[in-house]
Amino acid sequence: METTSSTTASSSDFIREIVSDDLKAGRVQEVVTRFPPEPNGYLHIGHAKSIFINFEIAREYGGKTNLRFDDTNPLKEDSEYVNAIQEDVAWLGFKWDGLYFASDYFEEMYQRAIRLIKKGKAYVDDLSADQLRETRGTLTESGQNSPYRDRSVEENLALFERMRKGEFRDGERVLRAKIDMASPNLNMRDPVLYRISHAVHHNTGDKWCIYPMYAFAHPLEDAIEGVTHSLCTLEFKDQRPLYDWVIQECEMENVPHQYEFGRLNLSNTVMSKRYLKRLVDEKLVDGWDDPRMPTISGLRRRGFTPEAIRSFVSELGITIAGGEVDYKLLEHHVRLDLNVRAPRAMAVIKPIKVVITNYPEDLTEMMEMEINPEQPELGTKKVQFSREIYIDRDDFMEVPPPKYHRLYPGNEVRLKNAYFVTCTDFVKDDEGNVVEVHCTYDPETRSGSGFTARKVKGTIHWVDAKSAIQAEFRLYEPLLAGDFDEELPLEQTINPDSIKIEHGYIGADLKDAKPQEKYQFVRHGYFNVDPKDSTPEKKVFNLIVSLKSSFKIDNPAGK
RNA sequence: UGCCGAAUGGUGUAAUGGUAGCACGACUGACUCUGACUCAGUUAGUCUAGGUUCGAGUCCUAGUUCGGCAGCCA
Repeated sequence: METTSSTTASSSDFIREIVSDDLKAGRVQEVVTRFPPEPNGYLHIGHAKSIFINFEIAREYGGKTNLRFDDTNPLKEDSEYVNAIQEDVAWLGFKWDGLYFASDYFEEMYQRAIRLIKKGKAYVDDLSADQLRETRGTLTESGQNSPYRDRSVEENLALFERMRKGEFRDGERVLRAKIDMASPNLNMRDPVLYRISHAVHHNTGDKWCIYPMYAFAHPLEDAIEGVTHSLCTLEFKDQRPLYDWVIQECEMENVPHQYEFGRLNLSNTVMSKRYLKRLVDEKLVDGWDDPRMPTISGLRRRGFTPEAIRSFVSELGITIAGGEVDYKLLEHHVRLDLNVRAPRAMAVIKPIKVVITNYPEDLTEMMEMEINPEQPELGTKKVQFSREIYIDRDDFMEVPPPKYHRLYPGNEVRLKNAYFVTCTDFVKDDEGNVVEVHCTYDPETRSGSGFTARKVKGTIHWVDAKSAIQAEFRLYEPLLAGDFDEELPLEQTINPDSIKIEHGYIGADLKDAKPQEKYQFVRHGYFNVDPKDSTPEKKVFNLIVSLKSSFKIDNPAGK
């Protein structure tokens, strides 16, 4: 959305200032950014912020953005994820200039590593992973040099080549940078550059058995692609000196610079890929795109729009201070978008039958309903009305609380787009549940007739019983049960009420509703036709977000 | 407690030495054939202590609190 973007562009932040200065000073001719996901899981709402920042900033300054898969760890990666990630980025509305894989640069990276060895800046280490950890030192003590640190260049070269040829088992040797074991920055204590892993890579197959580590690979990837501003999240801050070291010592032609911003934390939401993957693997959710998941695919299936997600992350701004954004802000942006776009419809989620006793038994009428009051030019549609209808259980009470404007014995309400009805009676079953409500209607009050002699406090929605279509409604609450505790057994971390399924009715006007179509069910909320489970015969609607309500039934006027 | 970083209403974010503003939330009220939307209003903030300055959220010093870093993960 152009308007959204240009509005946001006016507000500056430290990254836009840097980019703008670099351009002005001629340090870069064209800004090039990248979004570098590892294909080891699905993208989530947190990634949306990163995607937005990288693509949007480049766009604002007339630059380019690459989508690059940071696939340097074959053990965790899979082409299922590379496909899903592309779909999600595209769905969010971003077009990448280049589509790259870190694995395409393996040979170049290998050559750069050799250059490092020849300069005496890297060495092959025989220490085991445990020994390496033990000699790294701690936060307060410096580490010790490896006994293999001073091998000759020739020996290192030979050993590194043998690593590549597969002469060693996993973990037997690593290539390390020779920097400073006493550095207060742990990342500079001779970090591992290459490890041995006899694993099949989704892209390179079994061509390689040594794989570069992130700290070595990432700066090289950026430099190779001509990235100018490498924007990442704060947890990489401590890697920056190493990033610059790699660029310099590998003598890269292009010199990219890394800048870090605070990642998105959403209240009541866990975004760790590890946790999300466990939920998927242990089948506690219906896949990565379960509508309760904070994944892009989950949000899509739930019914969120890319526009809403973009305007949400855009409003967040780019800062270094980290905080936690209220989920309500995301909901606000969804409502804002859907209010304008979603056609209105009437649906009854928890039905109770209403008989209009003085309405002719053989009569049906077609009532007019506005498609969307925010877009009057869309006009109206016809909805059927007759003697028996369904209304929602919440709209009738035998004993109304204060300020209750809906149906109760003796009260008159408006049936939206139809008539005024007055409750005359109701029927209970053996257990005391109200199963049927009786009303009378006033023919003079027909919607659109201009009747003004009487006013009524409440308007309720309904669905004609004769023509109603059964439908399933999936009502969602936060996935997480209370405060997240990683120690807890997985099942206990999720809210048992995170999904509630209700069987109710939609009107015949929705009989052709298609997957991913979004509707506002009047007085309920916004719903999406589920793309997986909805069928032409049995429609399934996902609650995207409910409408706001200033009526609190639990907290009546007295306070 | 070694290094790095951050602290502005309940939440997010602006103010680049000169009137602390915006958005969300919450609460009032108006409007309403959606208790929605919209509109009007209320609420509430510069972590602490010193210092520099005519003037400090902003600069300096010290402290406090919070976050990140000890994968052959990214």
